[in-house]
Amino acid sequence: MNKEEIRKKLTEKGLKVTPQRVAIMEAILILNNHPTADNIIDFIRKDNPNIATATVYKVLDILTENNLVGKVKSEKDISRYDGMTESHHHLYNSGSDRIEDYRNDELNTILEEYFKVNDIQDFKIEDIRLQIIGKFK
Amino acid sequence: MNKEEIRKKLTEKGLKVTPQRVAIMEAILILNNHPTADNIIDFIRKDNPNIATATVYKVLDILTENNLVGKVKSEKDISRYDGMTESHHHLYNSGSDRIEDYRNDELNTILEEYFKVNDIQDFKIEDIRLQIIGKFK
DNA sequence: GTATGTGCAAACTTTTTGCACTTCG
DNA sequence: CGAAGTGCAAAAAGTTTGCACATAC
Repeated sequence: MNKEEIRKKLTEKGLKVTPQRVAIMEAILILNNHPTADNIIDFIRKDNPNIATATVYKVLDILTENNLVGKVKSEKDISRYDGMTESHHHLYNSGSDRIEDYRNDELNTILEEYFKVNDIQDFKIEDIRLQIIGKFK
Repeated sequence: MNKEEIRKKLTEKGLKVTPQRVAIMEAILILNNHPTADNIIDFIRKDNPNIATATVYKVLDILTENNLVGKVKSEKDISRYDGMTESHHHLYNSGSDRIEDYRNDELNTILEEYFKVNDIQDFKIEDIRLQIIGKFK
């Protein structure tokens, strides 16, 4: 995804296209290992030292609200962001901060079929996310 | 689980039994809707106004390390604690802070069987937690 | 031109740290 | 008695707020 596509995505959502927003979306895609707000700020400030911390947080809120970026909880209660916006799962490396995306459509189908037959009482499922904890070899 | 059992659990783990630790474990069990550290502090201070914030955090760390309580991330990056220490899943109410435990052994077996056959490359699974997002009816 | 977005500094919330004092075993 | 735990106050870390100024459309 390049700058042009980012601009298009923002426009599609009715959001104004600002250099800050574009830079933030770009940063998340480039730093694609679930950067924290701080990682994003550091990255952007290399080229654009004037961007304000508050701006980054405000933009990240707007982008997540509009589903242009995703948000993951790390083990340490720091928000981390994700350029992949379709529903997907995560592999957490136990004992480090590493988080990887994990997509598996076959598994999604199994879960979907399972819950289609086995409703959770009084609960309407919107999304299922697996946190798979373990160790990378 | 009563005070006596709590004391026993602490001793089993080689931890000293202090009134603060007992009170914190008790609080989590009584306030059993995934209380935050703050909820726990408020609750305990009703009877014991002298407990220090830092103590509660330190104790919670020790208890989670020793697997005597669990830790869940809320939607808002606040740690919430859980008296159920066996592996289980969570139902998140989208648009509110409500989190419920969800246990389903049949589903666990399905997942276990699935991953037994379909290894994740270069990753050794230790635990799988579902975050099921949706709406309570 | 006007609604919306940005920068700045200050505040807020949650959690951590360091250290003297206290307690458990 | 000694190692481990607690209380306190201060600070860190992450995030939010309010408002004047700037920008997108």
